[in-house]
Amino acid sequence: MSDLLERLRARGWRMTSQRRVVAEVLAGDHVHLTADEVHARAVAHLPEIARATVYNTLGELVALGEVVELSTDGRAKRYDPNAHHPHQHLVCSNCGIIRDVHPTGDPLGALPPAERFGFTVATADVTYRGLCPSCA
Amino acid sequence: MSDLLERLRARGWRMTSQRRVVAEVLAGDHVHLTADEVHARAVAHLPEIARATVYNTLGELVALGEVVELSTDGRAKRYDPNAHHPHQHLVCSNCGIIRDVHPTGDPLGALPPAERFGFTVATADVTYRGLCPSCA
DNA sequence: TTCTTGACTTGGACTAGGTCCATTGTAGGA
DNA sequence: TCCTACAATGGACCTAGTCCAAGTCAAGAA
Repeated sequence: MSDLLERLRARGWRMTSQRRVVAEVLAGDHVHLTADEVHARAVAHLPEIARATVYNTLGELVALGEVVELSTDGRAKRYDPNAHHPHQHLVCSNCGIIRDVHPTGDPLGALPPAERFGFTVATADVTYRGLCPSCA
Repeated sequence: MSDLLERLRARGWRMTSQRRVVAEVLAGDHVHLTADEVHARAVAHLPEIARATVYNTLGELVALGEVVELSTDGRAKRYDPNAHHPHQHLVCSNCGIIRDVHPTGDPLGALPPAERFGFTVATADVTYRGLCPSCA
């Protein structure tokens, strides 16, 4: 994660303790926290950090392409730090747990020109849904 | 759409003017209205219909599998009446317009067993994103 | 046709998730 | 060390959605 801090500094990001804590909370694989969860964990390290700061910082990380925003359930958005390794998501319809997955082939290729309606198609987000082993 | 009303009646749905209006508002292809938009259109036909009734009715239609719920942008959920013809969605990243599209192949097949983590995978929702002709 | 009843609707309060903004604080260059 | 532009704060505000007690009415029974 320190390479993330490096990249951010290199892009002229002003480094504050708040931003550092948010970036550190968002570390690891299969991490898909809501903004509120990020805030709760950040508070454990920096008690006075404000909710608005967490929202601002997450928004900036998304804009910089360092974090991917997910809305798998229509409720709180989730933030996925695994932005530099293209992947899709597998979600349990019952408990909501999320795994990063890697389908074969390029989902974009499955959309023929005639089905593009003149759009310039850039990405394809795939959400697989089913029951996880604990819920099955 | 009258066949929808028939199906609902056959399932023991009590037919009220409110439910009829909501079902009628949700007719046609490439229809992806928010609950608020459905309410606004329903009010034009039945001025006293309550917001809660629209939410209830949409929830029931989704539970019955007659309508599909989408959350393409993390904001308001959208309701797609085209539930009996499997399809995916193409969304403009700029203006948010949504088209129903039909990719080739089965997206579920692209997820190998080793990438399923023991899940019983049931569906794959694909959202293609890009710029529509007007926004490009 | 009228009666009955339980399912449906209403509207207003409430909640979750998120945004806005004026004020205060501070990182980092001179 | 000082300055200043950028960042953080916290509380008000907003949007989407849920809940619930009271009232209404569709449709089967008589």
